[in-house]
Amino acid sequence: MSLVIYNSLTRKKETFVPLTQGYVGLYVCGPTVSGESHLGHARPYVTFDVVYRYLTHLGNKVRYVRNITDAGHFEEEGREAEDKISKKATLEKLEPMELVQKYTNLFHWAMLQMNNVEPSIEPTATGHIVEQINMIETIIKDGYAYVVNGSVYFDVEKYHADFSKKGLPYGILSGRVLEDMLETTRELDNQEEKRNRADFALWKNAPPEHIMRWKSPWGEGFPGWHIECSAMSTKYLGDEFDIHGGGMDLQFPHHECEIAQSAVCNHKSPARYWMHNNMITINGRKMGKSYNNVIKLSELFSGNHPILEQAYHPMTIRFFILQTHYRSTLDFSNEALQASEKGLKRLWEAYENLGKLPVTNNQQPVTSNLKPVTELDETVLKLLNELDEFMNDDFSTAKVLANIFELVPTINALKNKQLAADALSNDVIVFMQQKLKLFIEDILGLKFENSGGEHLDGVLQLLINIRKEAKTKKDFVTSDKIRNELSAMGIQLKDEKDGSVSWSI
RNA sequence: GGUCCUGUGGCCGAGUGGCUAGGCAGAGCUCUGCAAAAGCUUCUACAGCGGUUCGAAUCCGCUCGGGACCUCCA
Repeated sequence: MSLVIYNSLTRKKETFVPLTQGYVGLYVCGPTVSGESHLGHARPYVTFDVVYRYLTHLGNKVRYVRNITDAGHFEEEGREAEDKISKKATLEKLEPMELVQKYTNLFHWAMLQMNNVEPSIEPTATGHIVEQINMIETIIKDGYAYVVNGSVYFDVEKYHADFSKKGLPYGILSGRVLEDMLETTRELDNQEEKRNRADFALWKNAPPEHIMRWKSPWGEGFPGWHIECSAMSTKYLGDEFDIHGGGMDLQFPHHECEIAQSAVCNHKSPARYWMHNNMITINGRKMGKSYNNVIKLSELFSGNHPILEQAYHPMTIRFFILQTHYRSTLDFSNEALQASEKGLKRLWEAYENLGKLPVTNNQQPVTSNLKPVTELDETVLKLLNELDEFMNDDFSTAKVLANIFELVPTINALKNKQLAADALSNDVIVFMQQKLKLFIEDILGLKFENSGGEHLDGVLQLLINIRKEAKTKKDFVTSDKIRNELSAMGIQLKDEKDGSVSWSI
């Protein structure tokens, strides 16, 4: 049973074989820190966090590189080219790097809230200007780029003509046909510098008002959109690496251009497996700046947005994302998120209950080769062993969660003694404890935070005891008062079967 | 216009041609001083029309609807 990944490059599921056994190079396109991250941004980072966690779990040493784009891109090709970051800096009267720092910090904060593991290397575009210039020089030297007025453009047509023969036509990733693209000549202004409509900028000459600028062989300017990823992935992962990930909207032109740049410089396609996550939509529409329908992560966590009916915990968002397959669109709505919130709560309670089931020998690691003794053993073992299969099948987190949910009734019934204690063998319970911890916490990265802490629990135990005394005296007025008023504060008391009382928020 | 994806029950979403995914919501029952929780049972599906097949949500075609990319975008 081996890991199978859907490769956007071949449009097929393929068995994953790393270039070097036991080592995996993973590059994921990071955020542009000219603004705050929104819900849509959460998706790739959660998706690839799970990819990273799972590859690591499989025993690989993974180098996970996720860049920070802190150098300017073009706002809009048709209009005056301007550096997004420097433009906003002028408006806010901030230093560009101050703005970059602010949004980088906010991004890191959001990633931490979502319990995403930090990447191994998080390189910045501004920190790799030299590497980018070097790469551009190579491309010019090889004849695949030309200089006009201090800007450098990639010659797509020439590249396509030469590299098609080598099996790397321009459009190999996105399925686009260059000839078609050249025909659809949409009128665009300020295109006169380019020889061809499909050409893209490697370096842009900086107009005098530009704050972010670097010296280059072609004058002062700043790097083009795509070159940073090529430069940084090459530097940290080599000419050829295993997996390149990002949002589907980056497939073209960003990733297509990366392939072309790297192919010229390194004589091969940079990544062997390309993975693209689908979009988060809102009312069926992609969430994005251009649509003016974004909900920032900080707003989601605080509930401070007109669309939001309430605040949503970062783990609810993570769970919400994992409940669907990463290649499907995911539609946001309050209803959907509230369903996730309740589902996650149910999962946590069962998970807690599982941890409390009385077992012996729970320190011993139990293998999946357990022999089922009872009928229930067989069902449970089947559900547990399928978890690996699902993850191996292109990271089907939705199915993993579905199976875990199928275990919930069994766990709860054992805890409430609705099932006989021996319905499930001790070893199977231990195995389930170990396996669910592995999948829920380590692989899916769901983190349970017990709010309140020791003090609150002490206070509640006091109230629970007072209520118990009242109940013994059949003073239900007092007992109900305690329960109802706690409930109004959001704390639920539950009378358990064995006479004990538990609480949850 | 070009390229591609998609249409599943009240909502969200898995689905490899035959065997009820799962979550949320609804109904009934059990437990309980009452409640909550939990357990058990249960109702709502595969956009439409054809075709292939012994058999299709799953493959093919057409129609209708939705979306993405082609411009910064996760």
